[in-house]
Amino acid sequence: MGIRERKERERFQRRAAILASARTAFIKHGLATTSMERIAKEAELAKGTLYLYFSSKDELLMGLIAADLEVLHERLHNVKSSSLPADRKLLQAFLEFHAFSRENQFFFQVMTQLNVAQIVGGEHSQETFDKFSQANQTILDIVKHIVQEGVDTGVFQLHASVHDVIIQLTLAIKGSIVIIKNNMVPSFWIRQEECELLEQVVQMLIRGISRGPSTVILKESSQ
Amino acid sequence: MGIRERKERERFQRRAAILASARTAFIKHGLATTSMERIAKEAELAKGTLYLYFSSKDELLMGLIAADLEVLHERLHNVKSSSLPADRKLLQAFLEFHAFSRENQFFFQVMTQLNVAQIVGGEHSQETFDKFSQANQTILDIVKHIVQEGVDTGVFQLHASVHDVIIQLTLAIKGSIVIIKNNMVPSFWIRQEECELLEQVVQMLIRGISRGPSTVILKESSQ
DNA sequence: CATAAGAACTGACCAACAGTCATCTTTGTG
DNA sequence: CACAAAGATGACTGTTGGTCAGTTCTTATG
Repeated sequence: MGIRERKERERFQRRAAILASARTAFIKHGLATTSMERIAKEAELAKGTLYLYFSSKDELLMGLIAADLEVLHERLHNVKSSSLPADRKLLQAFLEFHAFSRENQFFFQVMTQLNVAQIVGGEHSQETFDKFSQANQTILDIVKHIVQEGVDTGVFQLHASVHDVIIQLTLAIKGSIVIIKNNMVPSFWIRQEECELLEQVVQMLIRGISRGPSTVILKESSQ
Repeated sequence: MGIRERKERERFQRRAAILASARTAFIKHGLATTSMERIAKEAELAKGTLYLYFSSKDELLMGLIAADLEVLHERLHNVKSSSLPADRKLLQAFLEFHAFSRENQFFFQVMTQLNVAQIVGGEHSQETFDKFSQANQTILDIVKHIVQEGVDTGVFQLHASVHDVIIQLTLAIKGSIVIIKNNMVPSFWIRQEECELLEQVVQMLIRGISRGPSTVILKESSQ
């Protein structure tokens, strides 16, 4: 009989249900003020039960953003497959990244709570971390693909290896978003629309790897 | 008599002593695992006493990094006064920023714990926040000065107002450092030396605001 | 110097939280 | 049905940030 399979499926579903409840709880009460107890109540379970599915709060949080990452991955894949020139593609990819950060308010807040290195170290169910790691890698690969394309078509001219450059790009963008989303900077610094601000950061970076006096990006770029 | 003055001085000294003890405790036991109790013990005071000088742990942390910021400010001021061309100056300024981050390990870790907006909101002793805010502002002004100089001498060509651009620059660099210092990214992403990596991010950004095919920065830049 | 006013300090105490585990409940099997 | 295994529970533990009634030290005054 498929009892083993059914159990496995049920386990997976419950896991997903817990994540969904966690998300709901976070939206209701905010990230900082949502305890495991609250999440449990939202999921109509006891607190202890959560720990049968996640070895710690951190792992639960990571489970949340791992799921989000897969959504992002799909979106980026579409950008990659489009027929834009590489620099436009790259811009588009990072704008997608930013759009994603708007719809997943918690993603970048959770990120600040997580010490990735520490989670990798512990003997958590590898599953969660693998998924997270995998998603991260796939996304990076997409960026790499786009940059490589730009190099091949002569749009980009790099001053370091492709790998290094995409790490640098990703770091700068992710970092900017993290800072903004977590109010790590006096609010009066930020006079521009968040969206416009980030777009200009991306453009600055792209110009930094573009060959020649430049491309579409110098002109008005929105719309 | 100068009793009032002496009291005030003593109060200030004690405050400073607490901050020093906090720093020692953090270095001894790490940021995450240092409680107020520990700091108190290190300072040879009772926990309650700390709260006579800082309204919360957050404010104490902010006090720590506010002091650090003043050191940074001084260093940046030297760069500003140097006679380098603007792009080199800007590079130098951000490298100084990074060097600072190495010597003040906690600065960027503390930053992720602080919700600046929240601290501003509360009725904490305005003093701490003012100092923090002030230091931030001064630093920003230095960057502004350098960028403006670059514009005036034709080295830079901006695609937005000077104010917007310096915010963007600062955001990207600060963000990159925050991400690295807090392990917010799988460690195997980072293959480069941290220092080299950040330098290249900065260079990418600077190229992004530079006019023409470019300057010193394209060549080997260290040393 | 004696003493009162009050500033500075203390540590037992509280509430909130992540995480544990002995116990109970449900499910599958022979 | 009996009984074992898996699943779920919530009272409990240990730790933390923060409070506050009470103690000790400092200063002003008669």
